[in-house]
Amino acid sequence: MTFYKFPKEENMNCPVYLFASKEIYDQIEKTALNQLLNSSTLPGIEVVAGMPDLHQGYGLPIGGVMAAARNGPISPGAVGFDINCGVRLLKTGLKVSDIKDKNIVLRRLQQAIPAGVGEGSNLNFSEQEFKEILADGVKKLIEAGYVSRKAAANCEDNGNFKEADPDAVSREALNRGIEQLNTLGSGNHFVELQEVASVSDSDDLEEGDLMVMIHTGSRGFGHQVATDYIDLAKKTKDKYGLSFPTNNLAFFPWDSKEGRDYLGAMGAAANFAYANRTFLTETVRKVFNELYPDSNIELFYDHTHNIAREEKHFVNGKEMDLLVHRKGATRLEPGGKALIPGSMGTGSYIVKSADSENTRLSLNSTAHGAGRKMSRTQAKKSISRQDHQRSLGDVKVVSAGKNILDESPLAYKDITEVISSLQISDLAYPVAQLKPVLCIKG
DNA sequence: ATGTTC
Repeated sequence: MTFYKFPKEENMNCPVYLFASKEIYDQIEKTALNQLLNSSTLPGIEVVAGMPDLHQGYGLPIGGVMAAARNGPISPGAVGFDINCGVRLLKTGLKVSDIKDKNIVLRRLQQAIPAGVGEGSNLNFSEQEFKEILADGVKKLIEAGYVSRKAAANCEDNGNFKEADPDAVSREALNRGIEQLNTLGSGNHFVELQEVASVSDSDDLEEGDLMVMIHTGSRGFGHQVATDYIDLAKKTKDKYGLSFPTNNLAFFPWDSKEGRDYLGAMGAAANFAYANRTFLTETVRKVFNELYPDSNIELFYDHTHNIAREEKHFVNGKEMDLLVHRKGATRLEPGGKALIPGSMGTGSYIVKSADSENTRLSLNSTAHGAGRKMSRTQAKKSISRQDHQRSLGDVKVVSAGKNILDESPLAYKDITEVISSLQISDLAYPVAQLKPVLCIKG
């Protein structure tokens, strides 16, 4: 078994664990590791862990888990800008062999899904209704008749983050968000058709099944919430007599008014993202129903990888109430399953949790994807269009963005090495592998 | 990630 432990030193509040193979560890930038170690110096932090897809982020690295004791820090920067960025997998009721013309599916999906930076929605909501969606997420979509009751099942939090408080959200965030439900966004966000390539231990999936994976989050809405509260945290620093190791890890006391407000606004963004992925599912359903009347779109699973939430865990034998920040890390309870998307053109995985000392040390967390190997700037500079095309193989990709070299598979770590890292560090193991068929990038 | 240097 391989994992790395960085013992608690005097400026740290806890040891830091990094769950990675040596091959993966050697690819992790020093800056990302330093960010992870740095997060353990915040007062009141009890647990810090890194996943094998660790890379540099804002404050807390992507792939980072940071948990605070009661009235310890709640840090908007540690959750990040894309609150409740997450991934969902849909069953289609079809086999890949049922798809006669991939280009038609690709074109119809591309027409139906608003994608790209600043792209607006084709749906309209009154402000009252939008705020109800922020308060109750998918529950509201069901009550309003937009989706069936089944939309909440297999969705983390049942698509309804309980602590959401739309009144803690700024006017600016409301204005940006109200036009962005049912949109994909940009960057690493995608809708991908996938084939179940192999199944070892996953009920109700068979080789050859056609699946749809959706990766997106809370768009400009979550971004604005994050911006607002990072600014507020810098301003309220003196009020609570705090000092930050870096401004990017600015935080509130969890039990302060501002801390509770952030959790409420973050929850509203979480519900926005659950609703966004749910609406996109309906858009995908519509396209499939038109092209393939026999199709039957069902939610297989949906979960977030950017969020903070209250959880109970044992730390050094003592049960504690913790505020667990996960950025680019997925909660995975023993016995549960998680989706781990690769980069475009490579495979994705469904993993099952191990039940081990390390799953406990990680606070039941797992990787969220392949993780970048290089920065976006570096990718655009060093990856040639030719090498990028070659790396895609025969996967059809269309993109809203002009230059997607920063999203090339070549810019990401090898997903198979990330998965094997999870295995050898005893966090999780793969139960199914999914291969891309075609991909709509944001 | 992001009305991508508000």
